[in-house]
Amino acid sequence: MITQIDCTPPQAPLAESVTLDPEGAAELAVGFKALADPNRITLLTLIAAEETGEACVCDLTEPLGLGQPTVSHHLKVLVDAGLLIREKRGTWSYYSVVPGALQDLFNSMTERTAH
Amino acid sequence: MITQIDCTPPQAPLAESVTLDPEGAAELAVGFKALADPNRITLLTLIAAEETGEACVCDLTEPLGLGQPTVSHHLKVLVDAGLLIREKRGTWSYYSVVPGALQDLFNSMTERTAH
DNA sequence: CACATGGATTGACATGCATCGATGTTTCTG
DNA sequence: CAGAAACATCGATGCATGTCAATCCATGTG
Repeated sequence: MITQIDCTPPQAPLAESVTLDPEGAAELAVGFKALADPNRITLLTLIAAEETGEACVCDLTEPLGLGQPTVSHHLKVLVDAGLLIREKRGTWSYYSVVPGALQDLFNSMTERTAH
Repeated sequence: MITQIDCTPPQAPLAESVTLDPEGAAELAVGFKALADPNRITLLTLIAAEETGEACVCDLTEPLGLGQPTVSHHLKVLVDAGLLIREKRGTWSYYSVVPGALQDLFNSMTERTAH
């Protein structure tokens, strides 16, 4: 078995191409689209406020005033965006915030608009 | 003339209320909704990349491959979100990035998720 | 004044999305 | 094994949104 980890990007991106990069823009838009909903923002703050750092769906439906399927849907959007991770233990699904995900997203955007 | 500047908030918000604040969450969502589109992200980067710091609509339609009304619409969304300002000089409308707007948005979100 | 140009607005259309009720799936318990 | 509980998924529905063509408005120019 050969374990090969390539840490160097295959090609250094040109600084010019940052301003007009459809792929990168689309990728950023996916992240911001996940944040473009008041209930999902509240979900992130609720989970982050937990002492254990995680919360199950049943803890989140009541403070949001939404049905369980809707909350489950929003959580899936946040997971797909890489902002949350889901860990299933027994009957419950525990959601927790991915440590640097938000900062990475914000930094990528700030990089593009700086200069 | 009496110039009165009140720097103290009328009421110190409770730290608890940050986790479940529908108004604040909605306000943040408006900002992120403006960023939840690849073309609007590209618009921000294009304007930020201008040496003069501003650009008119006619400069932006071609690199985006969109019609003038569509670009005008996206720019309005960004202006309404407080991320851009419009200054009309003669026949042209010049758009420029509001200096600290992005950082303020990101900081407000980071504040809420940093328990 | 007549015309051209840059841009905003309107209306129409298609797509996307938030929400809910109903149902399926998994896991625990008696 | 039967039932309950927690959660995910599906289908439907109503509303929001991205896009364009057409039009209107403002400004500069002959």
